[in-house]
Parts: sequence; structure tokens; C-alpha cells
Amino acid sequence: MIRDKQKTQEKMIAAVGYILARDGFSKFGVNSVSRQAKVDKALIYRYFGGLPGLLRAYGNSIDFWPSLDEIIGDIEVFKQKSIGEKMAELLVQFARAMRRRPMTLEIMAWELVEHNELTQLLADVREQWVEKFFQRFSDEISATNLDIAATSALFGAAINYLLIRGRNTHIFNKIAIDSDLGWQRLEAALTEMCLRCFISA
Amino acid sequence: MIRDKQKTQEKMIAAVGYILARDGFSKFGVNSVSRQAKVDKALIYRYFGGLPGLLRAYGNSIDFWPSLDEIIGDIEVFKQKSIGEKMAELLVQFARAMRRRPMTLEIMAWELVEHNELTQLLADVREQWVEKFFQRFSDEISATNLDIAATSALFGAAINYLLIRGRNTHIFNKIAIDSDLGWQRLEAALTEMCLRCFISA
DNA sequence: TTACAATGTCACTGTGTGGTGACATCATAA
DNA sequence: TTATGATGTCACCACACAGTGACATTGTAA
Repeated sequence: MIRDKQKTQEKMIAAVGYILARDGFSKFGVNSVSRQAKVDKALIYRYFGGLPGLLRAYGNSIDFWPSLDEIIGDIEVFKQKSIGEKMAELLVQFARAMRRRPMTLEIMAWELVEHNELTQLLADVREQWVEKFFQRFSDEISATNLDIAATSALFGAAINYLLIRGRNTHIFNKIAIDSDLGWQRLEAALTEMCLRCFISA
Repeated sequence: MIRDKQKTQEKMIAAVGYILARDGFSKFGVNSVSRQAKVDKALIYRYFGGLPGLLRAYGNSIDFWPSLDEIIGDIEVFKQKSIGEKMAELLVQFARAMRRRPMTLEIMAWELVEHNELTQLLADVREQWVEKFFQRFSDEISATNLDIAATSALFGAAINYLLIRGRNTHIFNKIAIDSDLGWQRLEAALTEMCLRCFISA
């Protein structure tokens, strides 16, 4: 017996991550979490008021979304690129950042099936992200005569889908989307597409 | 009481479609299907050997994947287009065809979460589809100096994600992905991207 | 008409789940 | 030392689900 509220809370929050990463959200629940944390499930209700509260606590405990800085890298180098190169770099780095966050991918898959506090949190953070992104690049992109929102929605959707699908599928469209090699090809294709699409008029 | 084996079987198969379309796969099960079909669940086991068998029967009963012909439309008109126009037309028509198949979208969402006979069936059909597609267009596309598989994987993934997401989300990246208006923008962007990317070298 | 097989019905088991109230144990402040 | 509140434990409820064996009803063939 531990008798340390904070520590048991942390154990529960950590268990959420374990379950999501190992079994996915379909196995996620009061019983599985409490089993994993070796803690009585009653404490989930006493300390967090139930699963939603525990989810919220978990959501605040991790960085499930990369910052613009993590994506951009060296700002000086970045500035000197063309708009096509910039977009390519952004998308490639975004994909890599998400590949490092399996739990976020799990939640993104969840998002396609049902709504809960966690998926809502994720959606909110993404909205802010998109907002910042548009503020920063709308001028440059609009010079390319493209529908910014629609085009970036398509690119983002493509990456999201392949990342989510790659969790439990080897091959999609003849590409090994669960391996580094497959993603190298995808990054190359992504880059080529950006260079061809994003050209200032 | 009906006393008509074939008819009750059909009722069960139809119920599968109802449940998938109305509630999604998360509510799908022996009890929900039998309730919907107003049939005793024991018959699912007696006639189909269980849920997987019923799923297989359901899978064989509908066309959940469009044919190449449905996508291409008038072959003569199609032939005269440029490679960029062809790809744009294919992708746009593919998206429209899938929007007409909510149950297929439901199964595609399922595919991102778990494997079963139905998702496997879908995957198999798609593989054949991709195969045919490559046979038909690989020469033309390879003239564009693009990685065919990777590029079409990206386009396909984008469309899949937005379709799946659109089932229960209004807005993605500022686009109303659940409405005709949103899809008009997406189609336009898709077309523009194809025209810029797929150009014979 | 009778016997039988096919069809449909029902009650039941076992398991897993979310959720709750009563109880035991411990640390600490009075 | 004792009383109190915080922490952890446990048994239990109600529900939904998958699955099954015994039974009732019907059509039909002999």
C-alpha cells in the first residue's frame, strides 16, 4: 500500500498512456486502466471524477502536438527557402514529429470514431496550430494562387491518414507505410509535389 | 412468424447495413443486429456460423467499391485529356463515388482500428483496384518523373481521411468537409494540384 | 394422418463493464 | 494517546454482450 495521493494519481495517468500505446483506445476503460496502474478503480472516480477527468489530466500531462518551432527548425535557414521548399520542409517535419508521438496517433484514430474530452482537446490544440500557421504563411501561399485552406487540408489529411493507418497496416498502395523506408519515399513524393504546386505566380 | 429461411437471412444482412450506416461499427454486434432485424440472435449462429460469417455474406451483397468505369465515365472524352486532367478527373470522381457509399466509409474507419473479415475483404478489393489502375496509367504517369505509388498513395490517403472524418466532423482546417460546398473547394484544389504536378517531362 | 426435419423461440450461463457504498488502515493534529 | 480525515480496499449492483442447449411450431414427405 502506498498512501501517496500524488504518486497514485501519476500512476493512473501513466497507465492511460500505456494502455493507449499498447492496446489502443478500443481497450481503454476504467477497468483496464486501474488494472494497469495496480490501483483500485474507485480511486479514478474519487480523484478525477471519472474517466473524462482522468483523460483531461492525461491530456495536460503530455505534449501531443509539436510546436511550430519543432517543425521549422533553424529559422534563418528556413527563411531563405522558396515557398515550395518551405511547405515541403513543414510537411516532412510535421510527419516526422507525429511519427514520434504514437499516443497522439492513437487519439487521432479515436477522433475518427467518437468524440470525448481528449479528442476535443486535441482538436482545439490543432485549431490554434492551424491559426498560427495561416497567420505566418498566408501571404506567401496566396501568391501561389492556391486555395490555402483546401490545399493544406489535403496535404494534412494525407499525412494523417498514412500515419494512423501505419499503426496496424504494413502496406498501402504498394508503400510500406509502417517503415522508415516507406516514409522516405513518401517524404520525397511530398517534397516533389510541393515544389511543383507552390510556385509564386 | 415468417418461416422463410431466405427472407430472414436477407433481413439479417440488411440489418448489418442499417446498423453500420446509422450507428457505426462501435454499436455493431450480435444483439444489435438481431434486434434490428427482429430476429432471434440464435439464427445468426445457425445460418451464418456467427458474426464473421454474417459479415462475409453482407460483404458479398453490396458494391462497396466503385468500378474503374464508374470513375472514368465517358471513355472517349477521357482519353483526350492530358495526364494532369485525367488524374484530377479520377480523383474527383473517386471522391464523389465514395461519398455515395456511407457504409464503405464506415468500414474504412473500422479498418483503422481493427481487422476483421469485412475490412480484409475491402482491402482485397482495393488491392485489385490499385493493380488495375497501375496497369492502365503507369506509362503515362511515369513520364511525369513522379514516384507513382507514393504520389497516388498521398492523394488517396487525403481523400480517404477527409471522407472518413466528414462522417462526424463539420470542419477540418477551416473546410466544411461534411458539405457539398466544402467538397467543391476540395475538388477544385485537387484539380489544381494535379494540373501542376502531373506534367509530362 | 403421421413422422420428421426445418425454422423460429426462449431461458439460461458466463464474462466483462461502469459505477458505488461500506469498510479498513494509516498519518497527523489536538 | 486519541480523534479525525485522508487514502486505499473490497464486495457488490445493474447492465450489456456473446454464445448455447432445450423447446415449440410449422411445412412437407411418406
